[in-house]
Amino acid sequence: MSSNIYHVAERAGVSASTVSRALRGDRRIPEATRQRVERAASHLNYVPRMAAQVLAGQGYRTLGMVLPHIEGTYYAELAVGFEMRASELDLSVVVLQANHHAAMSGAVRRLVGQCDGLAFLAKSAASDELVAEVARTRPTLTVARTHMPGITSIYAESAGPSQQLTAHLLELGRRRLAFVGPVDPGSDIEARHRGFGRALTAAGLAVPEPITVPMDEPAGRALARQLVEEDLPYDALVCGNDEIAVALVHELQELGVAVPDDVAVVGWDDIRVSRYLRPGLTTVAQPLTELGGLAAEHLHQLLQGQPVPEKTVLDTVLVHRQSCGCITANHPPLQQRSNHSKGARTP
Amino acid sequence: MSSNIYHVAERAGVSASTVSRALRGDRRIPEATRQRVERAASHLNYVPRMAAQVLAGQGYRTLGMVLPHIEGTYYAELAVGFEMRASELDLSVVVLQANHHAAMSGAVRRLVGQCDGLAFLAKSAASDELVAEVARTRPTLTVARTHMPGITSIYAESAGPSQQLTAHLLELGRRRLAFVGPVDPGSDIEARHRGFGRALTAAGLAVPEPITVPMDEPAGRALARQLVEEDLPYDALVCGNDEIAVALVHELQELGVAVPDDVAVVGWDDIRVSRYLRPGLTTVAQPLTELGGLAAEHLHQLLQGQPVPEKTVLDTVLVHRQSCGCITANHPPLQQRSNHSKGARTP
DNA sequence: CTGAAAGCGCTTACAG
DNA sequence: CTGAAAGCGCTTACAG
Repeated sequence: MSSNIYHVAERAGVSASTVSRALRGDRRIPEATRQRVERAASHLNYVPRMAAQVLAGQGYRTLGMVLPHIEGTYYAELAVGFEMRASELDLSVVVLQANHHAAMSGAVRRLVGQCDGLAFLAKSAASDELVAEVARTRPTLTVARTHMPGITSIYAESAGPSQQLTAHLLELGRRRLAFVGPVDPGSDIEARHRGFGRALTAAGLAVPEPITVPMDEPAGRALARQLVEEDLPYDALVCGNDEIAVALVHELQELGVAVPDDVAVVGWDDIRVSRYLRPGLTTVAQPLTELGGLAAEHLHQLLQGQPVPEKTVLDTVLVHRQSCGCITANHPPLQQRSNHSKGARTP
Repeated sequence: MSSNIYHVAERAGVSASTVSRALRGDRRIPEATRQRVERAASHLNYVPRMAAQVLAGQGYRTLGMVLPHIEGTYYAELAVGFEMRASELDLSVVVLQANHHAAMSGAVRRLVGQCDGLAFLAKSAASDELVAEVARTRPTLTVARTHMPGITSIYAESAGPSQQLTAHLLELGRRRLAFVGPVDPGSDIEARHRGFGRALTAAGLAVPEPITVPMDEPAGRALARQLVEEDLPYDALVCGNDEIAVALVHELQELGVAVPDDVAVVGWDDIRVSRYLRPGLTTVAQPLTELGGLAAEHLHQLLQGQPVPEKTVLDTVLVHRQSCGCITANHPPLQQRSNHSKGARTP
């Protein structure tokens, strides 16, 4: 097997205590001794076993991150932000993808035994009950997930920007609007639908039933075909995310429908495809990296026994491109940021 | 503090040994006892500390995954495949994003002390020396990274498909070709450039200097502007990845250049944008999820002491869309798969 | 079927 | 400045 602290101690001619102190940068160890120990350690390829350190009272210095089966950039960006900040704080990250997971609670429990604190990112297979159970054992928070009373959460606003975006479409003269996405109670999508409804109500219009389809590419293409068959009963579609919005636009175009002239389409998330689509997709950008980073940060604080706000709500940014009809129609965009996102430089 | 095995033992009226056995499913424990123990455990919210289990000889049952700062879907897909397979094999995954990391070797060393085996995905900040050092301590392999003698590696072929793709452009009548990407020695990109060169040589053409720019969106847009200024000296561009290819195409179009008529562009990776671009980007799809999954699988085998092949090379798939000029020009695609990818259903 | 005891590899008061 | 020793929370031969 590989070497342990006693091997290093022997080779350096000191005790294990001294090796431990030297390697952890204890100021009491003189430079010469420290160097001797370090040479011995490196010669033996010695790496302290984290398990032993943990057991000796160091804590795992590790954060758990539970997220849905990652696909597309959305979860990846959250995860990136989380890991980067954790890494800066000298914390490791254990990941667990929680969908497709028959034995969810077993897997999460295992994760709990392996870290000091956990973040549940977005709506994953982990149920509210499971999250609550974990929260009883360890510092726990949710990110981009519905707030649960008593559990720290971090997310971006949904209802407000959605209302704003819908009002924007109304201002542009659209009247037959529909919301696309599964409006599950307590979800982000429900909040976006709520904003959508508020805008319509404020304009004196009835709120139609949402088109509840899964928010992915196949569903988007299928919906496009269905709408064309039905002779395009809407002049604006507010989608729950960009993934379905881009598929919808692309397929509508294949079928000869003009976007935004025949129908405007807007999404949510500002995924990368959205700015390559023609017309560019008008959408709402969430500060995903920041959400992830903040999660790591707050967990770190909780680990130190410092308090954090129970709810942290970040702002989103409306990204105006052409699919809402606003730029072609020569309406002023609601905000300055048009067609810019993370280094994009479309003129 | 949270409860430990002795608390559970006390509450269930048995010894710690029995608790341990019951919870691990030891067949010698009668059902009634097992249930009593389980009730006590769940009542106390007991979760075994992994650190203690590891120290008692169980191994970490955890894999380390080192990857470059994830961005876009490429690394995400590798990571997803890895985590999913690991999870199926009942292994946890600790992630470390290795770029941007001043203290690379420290971070990796820490990771080593925290898992049983490691995978280095793609070219990350971890140097070959660091990988070799780790390999001396733990089962280690590289994925989508240049093969290092003596170290298990898994990757998809590069030179062959690149040569094929380049030959395809030549067959379509293109004569002024260029390769776009940083041709670092030992990298995948170098291999792709090699295939590019072979095709040209086989056609009796000279191999031009590669256009060595970073393979990202800003570089792609900048290159487009530069090429237009130079009056478009090429009629086909073979790009090192899709990220720069899509930016290049999009920006060229903004500047009034027709793709593929004025210039054909092909990429590598089949990222999601590629099939939404108009014209769709002809590219090479790597089996990323499979690469990641195989990595977890092989690591698992190595952990069990079973041998795995030192090199595993997976096939890629040429994805023919319109940016190469092949479909518009009514040439038969090299392979059947055209415009299909992971559930895409463009007619 | 079950328990007492040793041992995994560290860290850290404690004593010098 | 340094070492001997206890202890962290488990698992598992060993003995019954």
